[in-house]
Amino acid sequence: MATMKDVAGMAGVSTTTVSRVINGGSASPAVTRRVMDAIDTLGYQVSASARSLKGKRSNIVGVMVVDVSNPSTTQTLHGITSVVHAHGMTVMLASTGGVPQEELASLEMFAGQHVSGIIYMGTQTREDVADALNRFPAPVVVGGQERGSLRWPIVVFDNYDAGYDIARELLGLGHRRLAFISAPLDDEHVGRFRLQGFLDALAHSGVTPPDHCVQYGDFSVEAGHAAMQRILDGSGPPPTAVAAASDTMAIGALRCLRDRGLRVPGDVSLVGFDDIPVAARLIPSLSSVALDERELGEMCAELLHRMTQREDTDVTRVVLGHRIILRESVTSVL
Amino acid sequence: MATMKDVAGMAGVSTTTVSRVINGGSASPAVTRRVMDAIDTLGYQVSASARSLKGKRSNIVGVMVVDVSNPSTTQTLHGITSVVHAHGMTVMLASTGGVPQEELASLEMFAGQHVSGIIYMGTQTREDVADALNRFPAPVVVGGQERGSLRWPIVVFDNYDAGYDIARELLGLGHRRLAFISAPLDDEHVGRFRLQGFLDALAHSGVTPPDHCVQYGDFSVEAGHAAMQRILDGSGPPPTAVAAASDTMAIGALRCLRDRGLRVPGDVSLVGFDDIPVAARLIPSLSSVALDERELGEMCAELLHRMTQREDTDVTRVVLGHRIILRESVTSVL
DNA sequence: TTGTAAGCGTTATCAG
DNA sequence: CTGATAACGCTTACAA
Repeated sequence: MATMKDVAGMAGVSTTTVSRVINGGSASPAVTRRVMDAIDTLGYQVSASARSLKGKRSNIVGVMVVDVSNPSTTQTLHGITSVVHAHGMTVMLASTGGVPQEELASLEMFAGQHVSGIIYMGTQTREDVADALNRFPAPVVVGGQERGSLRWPIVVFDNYDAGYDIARELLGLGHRRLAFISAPLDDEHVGRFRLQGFLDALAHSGVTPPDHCVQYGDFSVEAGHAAMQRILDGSGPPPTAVAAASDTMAIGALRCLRDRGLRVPGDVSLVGFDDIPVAARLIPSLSSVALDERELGEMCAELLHRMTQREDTDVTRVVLGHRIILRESVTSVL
Repeated sequence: MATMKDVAGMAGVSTTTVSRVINGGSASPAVTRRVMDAIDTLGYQVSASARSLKGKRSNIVGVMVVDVSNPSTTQTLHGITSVVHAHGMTVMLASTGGVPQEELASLEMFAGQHVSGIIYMGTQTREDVADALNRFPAPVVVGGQERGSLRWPIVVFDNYDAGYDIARELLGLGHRRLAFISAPLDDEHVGRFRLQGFLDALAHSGVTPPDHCVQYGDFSVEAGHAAMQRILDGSGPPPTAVAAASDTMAIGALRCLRDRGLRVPGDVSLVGFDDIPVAARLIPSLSSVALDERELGEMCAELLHRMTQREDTDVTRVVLGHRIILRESVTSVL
C-alpha cells in the first residue's frame, strides 16, 4: 500500500500538503492537481488506522444485534448500512446471540476500535451490560426495545399503540369474542406492550376475554399452533377473532384452525404482526400489523450520525408508526 | 480511554512489559499479576488502530454482500460472524446492492482499514471489480458463486449436482413430463447450473422436455406464478412434476396451480430450492433442495482464517453438499 | 526478565 | 500557501 509519503514524494510536496488536499484544506490549484494525480497513479488510500489513531475519529459505527439471521433484524440492518454508507462511514457488526458475556466482549471490541458510535439492538439487557453501555465513551442509540435503565436515546415502535389499534379494528368489525396469542411477557421488545394495548382497547369497550383466550408463545410456528389449541380447548364457544403477536405464530394458529375444521375467515378472523413477506401469499392471505423495520434502522443510523456531529443531542425518544394491513384472513361479523 | 502508558505507570513497569503481558511474552508472575490488576482497574483496552498501524494486522474481516436482507445471505452472515468472533476477530460489513461502483468503494474502504482478509459474496462480478479483488493486498475468499476470473479460492454449492439430483429423484418416482422454472441464465450463482444439471439428468434418461417447459424468473413469487402460467399455457398435457430454482418461485407456482384447479401433489408434484423456513409450513408442505447457507459462511470464514495464518494456501475450491427434502408436495406416479 | 527507543501513517501546531 | 516537527498508542529490535 502506498503511503502519504509516497504521494508527497511523487507530487514534490510535503505530507502536510497532501493531507490538506485530501481533507479540503487550502492549497493552490496547481499543487492540488499534482497531488490528485499522484494519488490516482499510486492508488493511494488513506490509512484508517493511522487517521483513527491520530484523530480519534474512526468513522466506524458498531452495530450490535442478537441474531443476524432474524428476518426483522435483517431489515433493520439493511436500513442501517444504507444510511451509514451514505455518510461515508462503515459498519462493524457484532452478533451476540443475546448472551451478556458476548455483549460485553463486543463492547470492549468496539471500544478498542474507537468506534464513532454504537447502535444497540439487544432485547433483554442485563444490568452490567446496561452499565457498560451507559459508560461507553461514544454515543449510543438503542433500537427496538423499551429503554430500561439505558441513558441513551431510543428508537422504537409503539407496540402498545399497535396492539390497541388492531383491537379497535377488530371491535369495529363487530368481533366481541377475541383471543390474543402473546409473546412471552419477559420479552421487553414486544411481549408486554402489544398484549397490554390489545387488552386495554377491549376494556375500553367493555369486553373482557376469558383467561384461556390469552396464551403465550415464543414466536415459533409451533408455539402458535399450540397456543391456538389451548384457546380452542378452553370452555365456551371459540373466539371469532384471534390476534397473534407475530405472523409466524399466526401461521401456526392458522394451521391449527384448519386442522380443527374451522375456516378462516369464515369462522375465525386472524391477524398477525410484522407483515413478513409470505403473509400476503398465504391462502387465505394473512392480515398483519406492519412495522417498518428498515425505517427503524435508518432512524437509528441517522440519529446516531447527528449525535456524532454534536447536533440535536436533546432527542431522547423517536417513536415510529405502524400500518394495519387487512387481507383475506379478517372479515366483519356485522 | 486508558492507554498502555497508564497501565505501565500504575503497575510500575514499562510499556514494553505491559505489551508482553498482553501478548503472551515472558514476564515474571509477580509482574504479570500487577499488570493484569492495573488493566482491570483502569478498564484498559488495546487500541486496535494503534496495533493495526504498527503491526499491519487489523484482525478485521471485511464481508461484502449484495443484500444483507436476503434470507440466504443472512444465514451465511450468521455462519461468518460466529466463526470470525470465535477467532477473536471482528466483522466489517459492506452491503453493495450488487452495484459495481459500490463494490469498488467498499474494497477501497477495506483496504483503508487494513482488513486481514475479505469474504466476497457478490453474484455478478464486473471485470474491473474482479481485477480489484485479484489485486487486493490481503487474502480473499469467494463465497457462493462460480469463480469467473477470480484468482482466489472459492466455496460453493454444486448447483449442477443439485439440479441433477432432484431430476433423478423425480424420474425415480416415475415422472416423465417435467418442467423447470429457472433463475435467469446470467445469474452466475444458480442460474445456469441448476438448470443444466436438471436437463442433463433428464437427457441421460432419454427425456427431453418441450421448450415451453423451461421458463425463467427472477426469484420472486410473482415471477414463479407467471412462469407456471406460461408452462400451463403451452401445448400438450401439463407436466406431472415441476421444479423451481427457488422456494419463492415454487410458492408462486403453487398458487398458480391452485388457481387453475390443479392439485399438488395430486396432479402436479412440486419442488423448490433453498428450504426456506416456511417451506415446511405450507399446505401442502413444500419439498425442497436444501443448501446449508450457514455452513457456507462458516467454511468461508474458516478458510480465510487459515489463509491469514499462512497455512493451507493451496486450497482452491471447497464444494459443499446439499440435501433433498421430500415433503407432501411430491408424490410418485408409479 | 525487563527497559530504551525508534517508527508505523496521519494530522495539528506553529513557523516561514 | 506551504513545510518541519511532534504526537497519537502500540510493537519490536536491541540493550542491559
